[in-house]
Amino acid sequence: MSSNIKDVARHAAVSISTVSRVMNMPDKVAKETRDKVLNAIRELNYMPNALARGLIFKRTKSLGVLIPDISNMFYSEMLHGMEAAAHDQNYNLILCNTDNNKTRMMESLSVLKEKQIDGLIFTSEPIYPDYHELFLKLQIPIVLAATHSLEYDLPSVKVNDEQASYDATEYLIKNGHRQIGMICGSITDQVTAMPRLQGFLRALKVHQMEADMEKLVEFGSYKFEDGYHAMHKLLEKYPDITAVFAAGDERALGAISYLHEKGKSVPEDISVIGFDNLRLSQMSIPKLTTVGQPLYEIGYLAVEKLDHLIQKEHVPELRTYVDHQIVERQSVKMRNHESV
Amino acid sequence: MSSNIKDVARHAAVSISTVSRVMNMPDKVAKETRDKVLNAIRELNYMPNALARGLIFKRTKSLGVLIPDISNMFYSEMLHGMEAAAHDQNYNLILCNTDNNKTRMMESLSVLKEKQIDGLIFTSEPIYPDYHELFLKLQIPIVLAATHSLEYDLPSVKVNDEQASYDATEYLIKNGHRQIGMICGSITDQVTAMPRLQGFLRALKVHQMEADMEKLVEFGSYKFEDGYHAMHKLLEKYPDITAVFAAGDERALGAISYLHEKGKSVPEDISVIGFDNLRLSQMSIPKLTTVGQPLYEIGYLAVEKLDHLIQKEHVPELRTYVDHQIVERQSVKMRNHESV
DNA sequence: CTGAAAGCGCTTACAG
DNA sequence: CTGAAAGCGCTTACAG
Repeated sequence: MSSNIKDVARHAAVSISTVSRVMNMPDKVAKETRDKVLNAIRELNYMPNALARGLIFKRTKSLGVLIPDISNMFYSEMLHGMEAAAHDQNYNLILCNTDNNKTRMMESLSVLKEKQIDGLIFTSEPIYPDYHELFLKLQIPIVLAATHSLEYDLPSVKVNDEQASYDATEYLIKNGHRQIGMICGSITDQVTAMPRLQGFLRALKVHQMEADMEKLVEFGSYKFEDGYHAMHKLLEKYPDITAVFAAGDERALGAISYLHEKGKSVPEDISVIGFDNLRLSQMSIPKLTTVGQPLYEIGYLAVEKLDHLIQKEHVPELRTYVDHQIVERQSVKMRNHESV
Repeated sequence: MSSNIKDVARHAAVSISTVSRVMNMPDKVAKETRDKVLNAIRELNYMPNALARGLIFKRTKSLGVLIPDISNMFYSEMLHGMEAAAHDQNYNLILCNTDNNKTRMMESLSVLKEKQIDGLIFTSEPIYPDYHELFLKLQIPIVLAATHSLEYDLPSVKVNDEQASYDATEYLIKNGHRQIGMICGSITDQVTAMPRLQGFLRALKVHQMEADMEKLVEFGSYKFEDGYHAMHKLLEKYPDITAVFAAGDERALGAISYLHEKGKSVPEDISVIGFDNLRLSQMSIPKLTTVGQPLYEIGYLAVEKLDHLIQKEHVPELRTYVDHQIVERQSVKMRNHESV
């Protein structure tokens, strides 16, 4: 059905070497011959088989992307950036959803290796020892996006979560808040939740405030419902709270939703600051003040870095930390200091 | 660096044919030989090269996916379903963001073809004649997801937009609303916006209500801001409106946001119903009543259908229409009939 | 049950 | 400037 290089050669009455040459080094072919071949290519709708080329070049111009949950806006925005960079560098992305399932992640990685991807983007999740072992075994260039590893020397691109968290908390403090709670990810998450918790606590200490984790912090997963329930518990154990730092926009919206149901107005009664600056943080009522991390850019940079690693076999900067910023919207209220 | 079939053969002291056989038809190999080979494979960390196999089998177990905007929740949710089905059927997904750009879409399709994908999922967007021409030329099995084509015989999976829209509108009517406006996609969009508009108008007529498009409908893109502005204009030309059907959840949130700013309460003053049932429709205040389409399922079914098409070279049902449903939440208020 | 050979669709030294 | 040959890493008739 699809024509191959032999068909073209026959049609143009030349050898397949010549056809190959007009595709790869056209100036080494006489103009007349070249035109003959070009015509044959056009008439037969010939397209070279990338598998055959990949076999020879040992390069497929395909990158693997491992993502826990594509339908999560956090990842889809990063993925968007990755795709843009991939397109700019002439790569394609092979996408695997891992569902946060170790087995599935390791299986996916194996088939990606068999498919001869040039490199891999690995997102979130910590790098477990068996992951690292597999990485070594597979010998694939890897860049981590929105995660990093302190144990292993793996290139990565992410935000400084501890500092971002510190800044979010300090922002609340500078707005006059003295009773601040936090809704945090699972404490077992060393990559994201832990540093955010530390940044929160550090800001409290620096400003000479009570930093009692038991009282001030609720833990839970990143979803809306988790934020909702965490807010419930937080309010129970700390009723005179004036602000909460929800380390994740979806959690923040869940918290706002709970407060709304309880007749507490945001930000009049209680202020809320989120984390991520997902698109949905602009769509809520009130619009969510949040610490923004450049997800698209993280994805874009990760692929650029991977490309560099593939081409030069090293990377200019192992761990890249991109800037975050406080995105001021409407969910945090400035309190009078007297009222403290 | 990575070992190949020759290395394994050497290591196990057999021919490469035998190695190949233990991978493809193990029972045709003597147990003793098989174990020798299996051991060699393990010791060398051998993984077969899928390019070489693909070249022979003329099958890559890779599918192309063309998506206008991955960071749009609408697509990322469908993509999630596609990935799940792909995983279940042992495919990988090669993802291309087209940015709604015809050139980019056609270029992407060409490289996917060169990479020998077994099939393609094409989402949204109408099928222009040049698209169809390219499809024919490329000879790739194709399934349309969340779009369809009436002009061409292409397999598709989507919701019945006209009926869904009719149902949404009738739902408002049954809740006592008589002054209903609509926020609709661009009228040039024959695939989605047009049928939704028709469903809206049909419901009004069936219920003997005024169906004046000029007065009742505002057009715009799908984003939050577009919904916001459309609501503004709609309210200006139709101030005594009691309900609006926003054909898209993001639009609906934009509309709610505008109403909120103008001091109109939803649903007390004005009711809003959306379309899609994206995850964010559960996160707003008030939670959005909407007509749900099963995005994950559409993605899943599209890939299943594509697999069927690839294997049997036909499809049991050309155009599949999946069920929609009204998801009742808090943004629509029941009005007394006296007040009409 | 096992191996040598041809072939999948290309590219690239090597001759000429 | 052009072609024949070898080779990328596999699979599968074909012999034996």
